[in-house]
Amino acid sequence: MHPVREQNKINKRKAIIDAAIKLFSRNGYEQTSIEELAREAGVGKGTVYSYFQTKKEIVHAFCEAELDFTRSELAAHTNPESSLQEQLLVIFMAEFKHITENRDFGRIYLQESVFPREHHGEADLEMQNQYFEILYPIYRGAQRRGELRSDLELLHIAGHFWALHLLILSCWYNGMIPTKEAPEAMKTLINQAVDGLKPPTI
Amino acid sequence: MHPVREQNKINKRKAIIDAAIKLFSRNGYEQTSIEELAREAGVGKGTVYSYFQTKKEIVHAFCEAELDFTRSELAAHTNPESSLQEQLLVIFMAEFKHITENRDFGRIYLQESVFPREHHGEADLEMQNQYFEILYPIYRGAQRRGELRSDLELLHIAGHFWALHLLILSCWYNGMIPTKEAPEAMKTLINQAVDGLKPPTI
DNA sequence: CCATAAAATCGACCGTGGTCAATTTGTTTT
DNA sequence: AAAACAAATTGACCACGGTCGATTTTATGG
Repeated sequence: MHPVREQNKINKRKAIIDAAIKLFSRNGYEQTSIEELAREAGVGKGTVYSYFQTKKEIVHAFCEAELDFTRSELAAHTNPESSLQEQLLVIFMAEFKHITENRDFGRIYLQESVFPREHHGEADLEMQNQYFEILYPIYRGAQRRGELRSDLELLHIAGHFWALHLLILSCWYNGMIPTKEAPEAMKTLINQAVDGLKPPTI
Repeated sequence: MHPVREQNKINKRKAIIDAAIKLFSRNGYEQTSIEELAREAGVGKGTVYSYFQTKKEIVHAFCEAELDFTRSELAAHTNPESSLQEQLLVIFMAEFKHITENRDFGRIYLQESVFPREHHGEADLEMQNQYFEILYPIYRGAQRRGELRSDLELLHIAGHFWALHLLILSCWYNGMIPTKEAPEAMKTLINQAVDGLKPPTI
């Protein structure tokens, strides 16, 4: 094998991401140049671009990692006996908090992952699925308890709730929902989705 | 008044947008420089930036105009007696077609309007509301016919369906839904939202 | 241990998005 | 009509994102 190289690559990649977090956090995304970033990471400018295709991709990389981590962390630790609404609220609001506390990072991450320039490889699709699958146990549990219909595909259920989560984020970015009202809004939307928009059949 | 100036401003703005449509369509967004664009529009580079803050904003401007037009056009001409599902499908799919036929424009427009850098002024919020309000008559009609609950706020209903529309677009941009399957997917989601995700109460 | 190939690194370089002080054009005042 | 003012226009200029060929570092084979 090529153990030295492999290790170097991993270290450098981490060094770049660490430098990015540090500088982007301190001075902002736009205000930090790649040269500055490279210097902080102790590599040349060109090297940065051999690890990441674009400046945005750097943000994307560590946001994805961090969100993936907290999400699976939460999904695993959420009380599986509480109601679907509660469980989803915990997870989506944690994610909401993460994103909104770093407005710039969050924006770039969302822009790139929701409406990407190109769906790069199969790796990206894999990522998306994995993203959804973390929540599957929660939905399955809700189906078992009779909170959700069992005749629906998990993918469609997951998509539906994820869409509502996106909506909240979009409203926040557009200044239509202040931070503290987000949980209430999310709750309303979840209930709407669960209960249905048509009048109850008596 | 200042009639000459006013008129000049309107003309120049239009000239810039026309040049943008022409060049962006022919050569692509990234491949067209502002200098080129300015030359085509018959103005100086700096002038472009006195009409638009950024390059993206030019795309945003004509996308918004075009989408607004087709949307209100459709909303007005849709058969108000057909089912909610049909009416929404016509409108959302027209919008979907517009966006997906111009992948680049659509992407930039969506990125900027769904997750904007800053919610600029009140004008922007006004725009958003107007955007929703075009669909209000359709939702009110559905409420009257008993297809939608009347105890829900129109804003929440509109948001809910708009979220699903966004989801379809995101899936398309991520290569998860090919163009021809979009209507079917949208239909499924609309029905899910209307019927509700919980099991029917017997 | 040296020779050779392959991979990784680098920073000078390029094109472009965006800025700004100087200039032109249009409007108002005397 | 001329002077004084304000708004609009301009292109030289700057900083930065991204590229690429030259250079260094690591792995392999004899």
